[in-house]
Amino acid sequence: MPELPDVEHFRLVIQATSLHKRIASVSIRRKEILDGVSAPRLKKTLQGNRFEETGRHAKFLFVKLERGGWLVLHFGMTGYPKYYRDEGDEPEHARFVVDFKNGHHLALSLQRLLGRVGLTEDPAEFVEAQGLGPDAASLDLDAFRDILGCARGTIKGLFLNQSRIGGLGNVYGDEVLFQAGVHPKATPRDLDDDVVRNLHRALKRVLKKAVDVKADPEKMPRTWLTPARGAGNACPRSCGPLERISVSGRNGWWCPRCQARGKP
DNA sequence: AGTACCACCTGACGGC
DNA sequence: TGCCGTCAGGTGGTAC
Repeated sequence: MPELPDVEHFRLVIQATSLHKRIASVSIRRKEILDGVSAPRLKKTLQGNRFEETGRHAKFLFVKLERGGWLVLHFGMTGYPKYYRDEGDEPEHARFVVDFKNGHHLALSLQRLLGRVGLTEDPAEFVEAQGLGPDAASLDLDAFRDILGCARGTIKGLFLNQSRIGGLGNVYGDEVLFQAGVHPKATPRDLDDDVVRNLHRALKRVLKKAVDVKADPEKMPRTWLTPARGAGNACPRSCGPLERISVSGRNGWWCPRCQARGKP
């Protein structure tokens, strides 16, 4: 699930539970998830250390270490962190577990092993090296307009491209397009400025609200597309059935009646 | 530069 | 019940 709102929620969870506690030990269950760091080096770096603060850019979560540097977490398609006290509460598919001296634990659950754990000296440096675009949640209208103005291809493809805008994925990309009434295959540079403004407003509104409800589809407004995704479901505006559409290699959901703006 | 397609993994689900 | 194909909200590489 993890797109920007999910990762922001995870950040707040870690912020609220895992800071300023001495790390006793670290368990790395599957080394495939390590990105650019060996298991011994990661363990050595974390043991005896403490988490001091959190940060996020797009779908990457950063946790600052007391002795310098940052832990980098990426959640892939199925990942989430869990903080717990009793060993029995360890999540299924825990691939990376931090044991604090107070006896509590922070685990990274990754069912499909598509997430990543690494280290960086500096998040800004990491973002640069990774080639990530600006964070979608802090993109102002002018920057958004510039990005759309020089983009080729489809608007949905642009939303999915992390090097242009960071943080949107398949679900929230669809949601923003739905709320702005824009066709997934619209050509960004051809959109009228009032449509671009609508898209930008929808982007900000969707991300803020999704973070507010902890990215839980059941708590999202009934007028949203996200809780209605799926075969046989109707458009939340009651205008007909939702349809599938493949853009940039991803299967999305949309309403052909509501999303006519920029239709190619 | 974009896009299509495959790959990486595991698990859930529907059809037969 | 069991097997099998398909699909899943992530990214990355390759070929075009």
